Amino acid sequence: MKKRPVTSRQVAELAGVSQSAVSRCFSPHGSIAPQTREKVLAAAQQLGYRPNAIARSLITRSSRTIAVVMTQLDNPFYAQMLEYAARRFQQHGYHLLLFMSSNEQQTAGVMADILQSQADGILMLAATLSSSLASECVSRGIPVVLINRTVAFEGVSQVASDNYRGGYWVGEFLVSSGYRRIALVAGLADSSTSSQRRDGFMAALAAQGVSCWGEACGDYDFATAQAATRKLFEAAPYPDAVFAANDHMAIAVIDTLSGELGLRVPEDVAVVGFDDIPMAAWPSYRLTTVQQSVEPMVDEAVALLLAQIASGQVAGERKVLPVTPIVRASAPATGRGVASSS
Amino acid sequence: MKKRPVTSRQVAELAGVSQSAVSRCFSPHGSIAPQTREKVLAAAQQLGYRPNAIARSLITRSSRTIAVVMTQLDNPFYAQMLEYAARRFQQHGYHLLLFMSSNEQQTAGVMADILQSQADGILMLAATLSSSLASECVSRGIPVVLINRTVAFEGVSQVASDNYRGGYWVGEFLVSSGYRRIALVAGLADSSTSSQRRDGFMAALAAQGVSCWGEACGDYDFATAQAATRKLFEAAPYPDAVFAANDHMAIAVIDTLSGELGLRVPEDVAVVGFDDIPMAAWPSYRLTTVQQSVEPMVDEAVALLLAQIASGQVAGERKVLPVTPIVRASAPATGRGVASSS
DNA sequence: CTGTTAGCGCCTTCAT
DNA sequence: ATGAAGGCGCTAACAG
Repeated sequence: MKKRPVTSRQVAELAGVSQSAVSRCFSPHGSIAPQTREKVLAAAQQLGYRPNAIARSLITRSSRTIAVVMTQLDNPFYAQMLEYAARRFQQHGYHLLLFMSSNEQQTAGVMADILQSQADGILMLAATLSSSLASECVSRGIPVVLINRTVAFEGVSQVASDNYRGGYWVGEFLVSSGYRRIALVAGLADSSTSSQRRDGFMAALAAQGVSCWGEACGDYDFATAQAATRKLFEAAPYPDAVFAANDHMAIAVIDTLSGELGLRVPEDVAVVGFDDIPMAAWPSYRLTTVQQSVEPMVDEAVALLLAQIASGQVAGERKVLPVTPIVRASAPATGRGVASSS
Repeated sequence: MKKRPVTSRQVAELAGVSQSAVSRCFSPHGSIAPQTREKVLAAAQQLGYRPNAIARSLITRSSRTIAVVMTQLDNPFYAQMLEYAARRFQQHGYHLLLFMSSNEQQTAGVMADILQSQADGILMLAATLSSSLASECVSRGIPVVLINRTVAFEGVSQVASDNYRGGYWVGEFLVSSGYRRIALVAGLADSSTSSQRRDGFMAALAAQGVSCWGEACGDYDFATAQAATRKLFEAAPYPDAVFAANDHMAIAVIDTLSGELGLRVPEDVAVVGFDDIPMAAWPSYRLTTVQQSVEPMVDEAVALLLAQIASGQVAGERKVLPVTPIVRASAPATGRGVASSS
């Protein structure tokens, strides 16, 4: 049988003090005589007392909880973010309430739960938020930070990498390395990251007078990216380089190329990704990619959230973090030698 | 400024009913006239009312929250488990509070937070729990389920695969495939999974009169497993087969072998893992492994937790799920032909 | 420094 | 079916 937990009142009784003295013992700024404190702690210890955080939240109006909304945990990039965010928030005395949502519609349902949960803030990891939902959070004074997604609503904060510049670098790099039949495996159609990376990439190609050889959508999903690869390599002449909008898909591309289609990377096809997940550095892949750093992004998001919680003001700030190109073997700098085309 | 949320009392006032009528509207079994219901819902809608789950928890003594303790999210096997568990619990109206803990000492601190959080249950994913902490949870009537870890305390439930049999199969398979210099990269020294897999493996070798060629500890960690591999291949004669106690490490082994040491898998060295993470099937690895299925394990854990929560009784059940050998190219069935040694 | 007094927002008997 | 009243366990003024 579930027994009733020990309450501060019982501790007070045993210690021979008032209930509020007990409360003060467990509050950060409670002023209490060392002597009393001892008595109370002894009694608490003896009874196995633990303050009830729920009751505390009710009155302080702060659950010390952050709701995290995610769409995929199979992408190591976001698994990494979640782990790091959890540890960071733990250090600040906050805990994460995890919500998985597959699509924007599910997100609406999830948001209802979040609002009821009295989370002090909301962190969205690559999850799309409708502007109406965003505005509802803001009007309730709940700070929201999106990582790697944008929303058409002032008032929610956003942290992202410089995706455009990253995409631009990839396009420039591939062309200047001599590739001319360059294809793109895009991410989720409605994601800001994918469209920004794509825009930058296309701009770079255009600037050098090269047009995109082919494009398919991989939805940031492994299996979909495999299908996209098959489609791009359906008929000759094949692409000689592929830019996948993230590493997760780039690896799907490499595996499909080498495992199914009998093509070698980089000899037959160069592959470039985006993110620089740990796997990208592994000997099997040695993926050329654009690094966006997990920790600074999360640090930024944590700071934004905590600042807004502390001030009680929600403010929509946007942070764009620089990216770093990483050249590895999957798309070597020399390529096939810069063909003096044009 | 953070405005005060709308309360049921305000809704009641606007709807012209009592506060308890509003409450009943949002309770599953509240008996209320359809008419009144309409009025209340309209008022609630108009004000943007959301029931406060914290206040509800305080009185119902149920937070509809499950605390999850994890040690690593970089192992895709556990990332997968977390995602699936989150979705399952969401379906049942429960949410996950995530706690990361690196070691047993940190777990003690984390447990204090969990106890205060009033979580209705605790799910430990590959996290070690001391028996004193376990007993404290049980004595408070909080059900605990460990996945892939054991604890010397009756009363907490445990879900695991048949690790011994899995390890046994690996040993038997490698020997009967003709390998004779078989090495082991073990997992965390104090984990039940690692010792059970090791025991089964060793028993199989012994049963066939083969002794283990070498052993090193990889701690279920990628970098540590790489170091273990270097150590095992320090001096000739090299092992001709390696059993890594999970896939995460098996991949580290393969990458170290092929990327650093210039050895081919499986031509020079066969590698076998454990788990069957999605990556194991990828063309770059084609890992022979022992499959333990994420979903049945989580389903079992969810069922155990919910049943105990519903009944108010904590009970220590142990579930052992069968494993399935998966033979792929990293350790082919034929090996080098069964050498008729002995 | 300590105890007393009010609630936080909601659920739940208990009458009506 | 509905309303009134009494807490859930705790914090936060306030007096002393």
